[in-house]
Amino acid sequence: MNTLAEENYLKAIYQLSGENNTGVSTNDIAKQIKTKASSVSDMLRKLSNKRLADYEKYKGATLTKSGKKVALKVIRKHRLWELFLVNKLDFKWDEVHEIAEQLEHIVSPEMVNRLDKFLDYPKYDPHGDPIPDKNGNIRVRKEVFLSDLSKNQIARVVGVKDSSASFLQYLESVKLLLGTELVLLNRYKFDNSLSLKLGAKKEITISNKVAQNLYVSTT
Amino acid sequence: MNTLAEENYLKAIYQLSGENNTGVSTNDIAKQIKTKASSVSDMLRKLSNKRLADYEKYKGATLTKSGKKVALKVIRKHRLWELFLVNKLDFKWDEVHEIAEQLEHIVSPEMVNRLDKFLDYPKYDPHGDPIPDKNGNIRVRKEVFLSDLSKNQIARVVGVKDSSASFLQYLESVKLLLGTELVLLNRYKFDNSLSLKLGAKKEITISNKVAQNLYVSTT
DNA sequence: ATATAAATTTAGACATGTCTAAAAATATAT
DNA sequence: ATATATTTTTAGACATGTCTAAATTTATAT
Ligand SMILES: [Mn+2]
Ligand SMILES: [Mn+2]
Ligand SMILES: [Mn+2]
Ligand SMILES: [Mn+2]
Repeated sequence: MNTLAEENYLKAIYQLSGENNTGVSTNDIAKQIKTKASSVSDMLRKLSNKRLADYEKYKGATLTKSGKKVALKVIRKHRLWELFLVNKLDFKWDEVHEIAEQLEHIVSPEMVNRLDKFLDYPKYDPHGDPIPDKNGNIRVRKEVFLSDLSKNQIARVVGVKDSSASFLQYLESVKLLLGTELVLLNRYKFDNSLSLKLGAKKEITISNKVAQNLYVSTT
Repeated sequence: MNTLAEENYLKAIYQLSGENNTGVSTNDIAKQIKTKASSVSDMLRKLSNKRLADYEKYKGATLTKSGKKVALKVIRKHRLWELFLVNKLDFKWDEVHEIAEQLEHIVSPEMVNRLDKFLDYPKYDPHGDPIPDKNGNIRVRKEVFLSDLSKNQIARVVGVKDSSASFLQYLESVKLLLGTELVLLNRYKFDNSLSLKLGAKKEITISNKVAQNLYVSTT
């Protein structure tokens, strides 16, 4: 079995390297986990010894097959629990991450699958992130950002890149939520801010930073 | 905040000393937690320093007010989660303890209260144990055991003392479940085994050890 | 190519919690 | 009252994971 710390490192590596499994640096992991680079070096040696990561000194790390499997299990649990908290316990989407950070380490494969069933085999978590299935298969989202749209293009918000509480609360307040249909009305050269039409009539202007953190699907 | 280990020790002390808060010995705690007496000594010193337990060397320990509060919070979570697992995820009552042993350490007072609401403010867990309310109030059960009944007395099963999987599975197989109405037909002098009538017609014989581990209410 | 900067690793310390073996205190028996 | 057994504590080791400071390697700039 893996310790809580190991699971957190594996998850961080997966989140930094994605499905293509590109190498990630010690420093990037340290930032992601909010720890020191020296701690990361120590842990990478351990993960390498346990064949959960491939690691050579000074050359970054990638997950092995079994490391990726562990990471995806943790992510599956995290996202299922977040959805449980939102759908069943009526939490808001900006309130669940820290709790899920704890729940993701509960060990009981049977419970996870029953939770999955209880939630009706959901495909996405409250932030639009795909939930890996019990075999660790995950739908990769083509990463189209709102900032990538061209003028007059129509799109629908399908996910957030930054899922910090402050960003989620901002989205809440301007009603730029998952599922929202929008049209890119204009892009202002000066600061790359964007004006949008939301739904039938609402018009808002958002910063480029906001647009860079929203995944959209262009149907 | 308290560590997972601290919470487990506080819970153990509470479970050994009960509501009257009698002193508990190092050895008893060690047995309860399945650890060594030397580890218990270490931890009792720590709990004492944190004012969670009163402890003098060689004289056993009791919980302080704040230690008891922590213990009851952990127990509340344990029992709510067990009920969730049984009522919502369709686990059987003999399958949930180990999972709840992990879930009881998740920190989020808001989540606990929402879980409580989601389960409709239940009073008892799947084993008949009372669930402390959000203020830490717990209904103490008068401890009447099936083995205490006299001949022809009528009673209803309301709880189990031993809630090991093997005992629960035995009860399942003889249909001696929570809520079962019964009459004590006979007590055999030889080994103190008991014959019972369950419900309208079923008759079974149980050992005294079984009877000593079943709480009943005599209405 | 060499100097400087940035990233990474190592060394050593610390915190938490566990264990075994030995010492000390308490309980029990004659 | 004294010997013996039991319980409890202490001492020292180990495992995990974190940190700071120093050393080393790699990247960047001139
Ligand atoms: Mn999250
Ligand atoms: Mn985590
Ligand atoms: Mn239990
Ligand atoms: Mn526990």
